[in-house]
This record gives sequence, C-alpha cells and structure tokens, in this order.
Amino acid sequence: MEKKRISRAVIDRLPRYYRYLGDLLEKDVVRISSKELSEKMKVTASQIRQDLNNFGGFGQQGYGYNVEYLHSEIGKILGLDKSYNLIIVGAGNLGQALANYADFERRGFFIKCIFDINPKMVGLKIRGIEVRHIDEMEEYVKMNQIDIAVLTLPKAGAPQVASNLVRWGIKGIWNFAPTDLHLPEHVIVENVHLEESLMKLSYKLSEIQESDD
Amino acid sequence: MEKKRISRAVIDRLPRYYRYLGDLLEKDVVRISSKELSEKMKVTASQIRQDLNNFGGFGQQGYGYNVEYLHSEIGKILGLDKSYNLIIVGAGNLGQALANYADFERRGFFIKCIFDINPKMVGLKIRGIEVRHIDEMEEYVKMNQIDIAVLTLPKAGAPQVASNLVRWGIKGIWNFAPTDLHLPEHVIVENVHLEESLMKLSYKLSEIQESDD
DNA sequence: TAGATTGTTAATCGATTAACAATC
DNA sequence: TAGATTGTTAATCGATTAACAATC
Repeated sequence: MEKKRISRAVIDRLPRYYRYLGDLLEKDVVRISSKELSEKMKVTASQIRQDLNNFGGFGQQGYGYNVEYLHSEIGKILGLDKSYNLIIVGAGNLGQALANYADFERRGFFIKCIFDINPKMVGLKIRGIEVRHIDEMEEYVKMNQIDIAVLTLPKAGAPQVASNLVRWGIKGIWNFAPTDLHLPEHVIVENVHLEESLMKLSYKLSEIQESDD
Repeated sequence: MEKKRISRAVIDRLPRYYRYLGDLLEKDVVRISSKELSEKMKVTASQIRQDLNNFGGFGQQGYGYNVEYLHSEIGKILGLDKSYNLIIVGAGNLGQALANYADFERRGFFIKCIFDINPKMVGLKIRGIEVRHIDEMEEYVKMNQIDIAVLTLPKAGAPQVASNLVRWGIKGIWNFAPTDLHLPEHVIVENVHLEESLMKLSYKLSEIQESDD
C-alpha cells in the first residue's frame, strides 16, 4: 500500500502527454499504441509505458491505449478534475495578460481577483475581473477560498508578499518574479522565469555558432 | 581538443547561477565559496563545482570564486555578451506584455518589431516598437538581421509561421504557443508552455492533499 | 606554513532504454 | 488461435554526490 514516489522527470512529462492526447481526441482518434505515440512525441515507447505505469495500467495488451480514457485519467492525475481559485498579485502587463487568458478556466483555474499596489489601477476590470488594492488582500484571501496566488510583481516585493500569502492560507504559488521564494515545505511553488528561459535560448544559439568553424 | 558535450541539466542550471551571482554582485560581495553558494541556492557544493568545471576552472583553491569574474564568465557562456535582434509574432496580451518588458534589453535582447494578422493592430506602437502586418514579415526578416522570433500567437498558426520564419533565416524561436514545433535540427526552440506549468502546480497541490489522510 | 577550498576522480544513485513474458 | 502490444524486470546509461589530492 505504500505510495511510490513519482520522480520530477515524470511529472514534467505528464502535461505534455495530456496535451498530445487532447490533440488526438480532437481528431477523433480512438486508440493509440505506445509506439505510435512515441513517434509523434519523439520519445521512446518504453519511456511512455514506464511513465504511465507509475500510476496504473491504463492500456491493454494487443490493443494499446484508449485515447479518451487515458486523457481523462492523466487529467485526474494532474488534478484537472478539481477546480482552483486564483488571485493575481501585480496588475502590470504580465498580470493583465494572464488575466486575459481565458483558457485557464477551461482547465479549472478561476481567476477571482487581481491586486496591485498602485491606487490608479484599483477599480479597473480585466475581462470582468476586478483590480483591488493590495491592502485588501489579507482580508480577501482569508474570507475567500483561494488556492493559488500568481505573482506577477517586481522581484523586490515578491518574497515578502509570498510569505504573507502563505501565512494567510495560500497553498500554491505560481511565481513569475525573477527570484526564488524560500517558503515552508508544504507550500508548492512553480516558477516561470522568463529571463532564464531566454538565456537558455541564447546559450544554445551561441553553442551552435561556435561549432560552425 | 574535443568539445565535451554539456548536459541539458547543466544548461538548465546556468541561468540560475547567473542570477545568484548578479544578486551577490549588487550586494558588493567580492568572493564566494562553492559551499556558501550551495547553502544559498540549496544545491550541493559538489554540483556547483562540477557544473562550473564543465567550462573551465574559474575558482582558486583556498579562496573560492571571485563573484564579478564568475558572473561575467557565466554571462559569456550564456552568450549574454552578444546582442540579439528579436521580433514578436502575435500582438495579443502576451506579446504586448513581453514587448513592454524592458529588462530583456539589459541582457542584449532587442525587440525590433511586432507582427500581427489583425489590421486593427497595425500602426500601434508598444514602448516605441511598431506593430506591422504579418504580410510584411517575410521582407522584414530578410532585410533585417533578426536572430530570434517570439511566438505569441494562437496554437493553430504557430507551426506554419515557425517553418516560414526558419526558411527566411531565423535561427532561434521562443515559443509561447501551446504546441510543439517540429523544425530542422539546427533551429533552436525554447518553449514556454504556461498551461503545462500550471498543470504541474496543480499536480503537486493534489499530491499533497492526497497524503493528508 | 597551516587552513581553506578548489578541481577531479571514484562511488552512488536514479532515470532511461532494452528485452521479453504475460495477456488481450 | 496468432499477432500485437502491454506491463515489468533487467541492463545500461548518465547525473549527482562523496572523497581527497592538489594548490592557493
């Protein structure tokens, strides 16, 4: 009955499986073998079967995997059968862009409110979502059932805001601020560090150029 | 003289080293040992020394690493001593948010132009950067020395636009569209899949809840 | 010189791939 | 039943950690 620890590498791949299965579903593909999927995704069939078997046997010998079933099962594993309430902290360009991105709702992520320190932003509505002053955030978070905070504020403010949010009951943080947050073990932090992503691109471009001689 | 292949894992960590060293530099820290840095970054000192030694011996026994020197060397490794010209394809919320983010320029990434399919966007200026119609993109890319294209357009258009851009000479793609681009080997693609990032957060949140019994 | 800390080799650990018996 | 393909064990590969001699 002991739960096998799922490795980081496997978790990182799950959303990609989910995306490919969603695409297949849209094309009305009913079943797929690990071999076919491996060719589409450019990974080994062995890896696909290993990954899936961390969570149970979703396939059938001689047949493969039922696309709809597997898609739904991976969705459950990813927690997409639940719904989450989010707030965005920082109503700058990125915060607004995320607020405008309606697709998250389709996956069960509901943006309930946006907070900003700038009084000029307060009262603004973005896709119907209200911007409030950050001074109201404590009460809002405590009164409403907020699961995830999206941090799209400058680096300087992020650590303090994050630790406050945790104190007020937030369990997950989607962090776009270019800094690491050192928070208690039980808090889940998922970082999106755009500058670092761009630097990796730059590294790979330079690497190619060097080998051009 | 043969070049050692640098592993994916090491490359992924380089920008983070760079960030920490930049922070230390701002605080006027002159030197740091792998042990001290490992404590700040929550990795092993051994890993730091191994990672750095992929590129050369930047430290000194008994002393540690000179912060300014190491920062600058990692910058060079990452290609941040060069400058890059970028275009953004898709002037939606995310494209505009990235165009507004001036910090990229500090690292040598210059956004030269934004393209969109919607005629209503054409002529708009975002932080002084012009929005042009996507029909003009071919000529623009061919006439100007554009290194990187940032794809912030819907999934449906992305693969075709990407393969056109590659044909017109683009070497790197920063892809925000929620799809994989299958392009020739020599093209560098760096993906930022926001939905997948959010799904990972959701997975980890669900995982915690399950172990709460 | 003595102490500190690197650079680097060796040991360990974990993840990926290969192989194949089980079974639909 | 024969063929296909999974689930799973074993083999391989690569990355991380530990240890320590080199050296500043």
